[in-house]
Amino acid sequence: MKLLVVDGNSILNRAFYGIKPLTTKDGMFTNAIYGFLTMFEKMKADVQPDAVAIAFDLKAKTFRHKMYDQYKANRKGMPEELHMQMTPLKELLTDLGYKLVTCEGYEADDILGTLSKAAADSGNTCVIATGDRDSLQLVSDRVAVRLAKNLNGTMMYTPEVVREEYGVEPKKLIEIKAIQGDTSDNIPGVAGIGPKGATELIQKYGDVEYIYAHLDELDIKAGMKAKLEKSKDNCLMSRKLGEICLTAPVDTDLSHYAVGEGDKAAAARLMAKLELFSLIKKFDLDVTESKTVEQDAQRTFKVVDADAETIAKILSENNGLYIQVVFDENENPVASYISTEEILYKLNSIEEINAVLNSGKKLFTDNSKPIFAYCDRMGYAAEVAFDTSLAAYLLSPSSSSYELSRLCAEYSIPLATAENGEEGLGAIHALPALCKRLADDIHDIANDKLLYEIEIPLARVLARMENLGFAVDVDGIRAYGEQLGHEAEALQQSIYEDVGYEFNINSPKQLATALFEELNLPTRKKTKSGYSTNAEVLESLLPLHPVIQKILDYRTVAKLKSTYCDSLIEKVAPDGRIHSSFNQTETRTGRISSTEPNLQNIPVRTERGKEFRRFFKAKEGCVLVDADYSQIELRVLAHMAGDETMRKAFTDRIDIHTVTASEVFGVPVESVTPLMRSRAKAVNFGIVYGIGAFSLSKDIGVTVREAQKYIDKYLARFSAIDSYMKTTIRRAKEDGYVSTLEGRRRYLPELAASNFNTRSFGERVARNAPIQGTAADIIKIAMVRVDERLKKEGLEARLILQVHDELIVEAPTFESMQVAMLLQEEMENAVSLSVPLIAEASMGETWYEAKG
DNA sequence: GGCTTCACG
DNA sequence: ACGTACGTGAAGCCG
Repeated sequence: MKLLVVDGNSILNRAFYGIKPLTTKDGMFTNAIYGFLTMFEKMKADVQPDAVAIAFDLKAKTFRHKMYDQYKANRKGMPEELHMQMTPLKELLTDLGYKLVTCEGYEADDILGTLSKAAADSGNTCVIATGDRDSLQLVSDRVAVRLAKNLNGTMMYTPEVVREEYGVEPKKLIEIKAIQGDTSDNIPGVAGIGPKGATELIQKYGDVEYIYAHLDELDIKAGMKAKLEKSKDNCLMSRKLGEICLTAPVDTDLSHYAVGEGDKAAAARLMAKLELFSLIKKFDLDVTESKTVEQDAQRTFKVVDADAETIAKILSENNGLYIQVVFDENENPVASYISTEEILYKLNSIEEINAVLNSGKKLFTDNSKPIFAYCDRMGYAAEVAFDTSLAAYLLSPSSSSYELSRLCAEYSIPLATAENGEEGLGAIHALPALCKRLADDIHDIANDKLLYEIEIPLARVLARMENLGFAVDVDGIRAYGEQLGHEAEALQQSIYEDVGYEFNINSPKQLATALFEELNLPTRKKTKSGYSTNAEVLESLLPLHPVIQKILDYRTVAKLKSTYCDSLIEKVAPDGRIHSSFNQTETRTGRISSTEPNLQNIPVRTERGKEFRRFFKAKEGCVLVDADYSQIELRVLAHMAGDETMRKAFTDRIDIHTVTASEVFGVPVESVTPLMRSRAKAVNFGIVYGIGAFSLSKDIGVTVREAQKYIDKYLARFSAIDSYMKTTIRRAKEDGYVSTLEGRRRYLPELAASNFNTRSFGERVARNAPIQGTAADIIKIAMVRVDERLKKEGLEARLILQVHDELIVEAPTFESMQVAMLLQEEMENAVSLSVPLIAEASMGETWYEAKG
């Protein structure tokens, strides 16, 4: 029989400090719970135990004064963010069927010792899982320690491994520690002797008791002898302190720790409440068990297969329909459900579904975009009144999924059961309740306009853009790809010659070996798994070897070919167009994202990359009208911060980077040189991102001191920006979130973290999110209005792509002037700021020609 | 599936 | 003393 003993506090600590903050919507920290259970699952899989015991320290503090207790807790005890996770974690472990072990007056260590000894003594084996090296003294033939080094790395210590690493038997580790000491555990040891000396002494003489008993006779150098003599009391005390107790009064009957049934449903419910949905899967719990906080077994609903007659009745009796439509991979409907209080109607035929979708009823649904897309293709006028995924996204934009059943669990919507016993229908039946709840929450945070006037109408626009797609010249791409392929091959051969052997240039690891070992070039920086070979590193090596330029070129060419030729060609539909997917609930700032393929990162910065845009074209008889905002983020910043200098620059239509340079470098606008302007431009970017002197210096190639000077000068000259940023962070810390102009929120649990880096990250996000998010709000409004205007003016032109600050419309050539005007007008007037918004439109046959 | 690299705003 | 700008998606490597 094999017993797994987990050092609960130690693993929990590793989890807490190793995983970035994770919270529920209402601010409950869950990262330690998540990390603990993930690591726990991994250890169970590795160890395959027959029984499991999880040991925790009992915090038995009995200070008389509450004040002092608090003082201690804040100063030394675990941070509140961790402490609040203890109780739910223990509850989860119990619910999952595991035995927790605590013991008054004993530490978790002592429980590990006692249980591992009990296992060994009874002829069984034991694995101790911990993050703490103290337990290594317990290693024996029958006891192994699985040490967590970091989040994913662990090391199994057997007696051989301990001997290998420490040069002594596991039992002797206490002796070494008694001499060496351990400041973190307040074990003094012998002053002046470190790990090396301590190990030598123990290897030679066995233990401290023997050393002190024979100190005079032993062949030890005088200096060391004196040190030993002087710290004798400390050392003997350390010997006692370091020894783990093997006789804690806990149940040592191993059968007591067999994994029990627990209460899986309770575990699943608690995980759902903590919004840890991936754990539900990981622990193989039944999703249906998690779907409600109070499983409402009494309440039931009928499931009715709807026929034409029933549907006619539903349509005549309801103005709004709570509906889910299930689509196949070609985005055609295969089934649909309409939910009412007592009945869940099931629509199985396409005719029935069409009848409902073409009825003009207001739809309350869980995912509107595919419905809009289908209706657009069918020529139905769909009207969506509510979309749970969009509402939930606004309520919590950092979630990973907005799937219906998850939302029901997260928002504690009670689920009834189907009368016919059919599984998995509870969530769809609960759609009306969920909609009401989300609508209330949206109203509470004043996001009504965002949801009903921006996101839901935008879903229709995006659906149309997906349907339309972007026409491409496949043969052009293919030919360009072949050309790039030849270039890559030539570069590859030349690189092999320079290095002296053939290897995979695409493997950063093999490339590092070639550069830093074979060619002996200097290393610059490290990554988690070796030396970095990124473009920045390679550029610094350019003067040192001719192969570097070739590698850089190879990388560029290989990237262009694989990402933008080969895979793009695969994405061209039979209609000769590329239909990207636009995701509306993916980014934490409110931007949309584009996938399969991503059309928002088609190259533009280099000439060779930009060539690609020649293959994105307008269809016969059409042109592309492209309009982009000029410095929308800086204009948003100027407006939000109310900085007069910056506002004036925009109002007077003076180049903002030149004005910035003039302020930062203290010269008149006319005297700003191109270098000054380009540096000022970098400073402006940095301000939006939450600037740091180090990164700015790297970006523009000046010293950190110099960069800091620019930043200081900037914040002094644009003092309203300085105070705006400070106020934003202060308020974010109070509220727990930041908001955009339209009230879009982003929650920032990172700001409450005790870890400096994590907190700093939170502060940078607090500075950036309102700006990036407001710009996203603005272009979304513009998209909805452009779409409406095109329809209203009876134009054939249609939006086909958005790239964050840029809109692309495919327009019949004769409409192009009207469309360009309309685009610019709607983009510039989407919102009214205290600075002008500028959008510039241009047009052409291809994206290359249409852009600027 | 995580990591590295690199394309975009 | 800390590590080093915000937001994405995709390809390729490797354990």
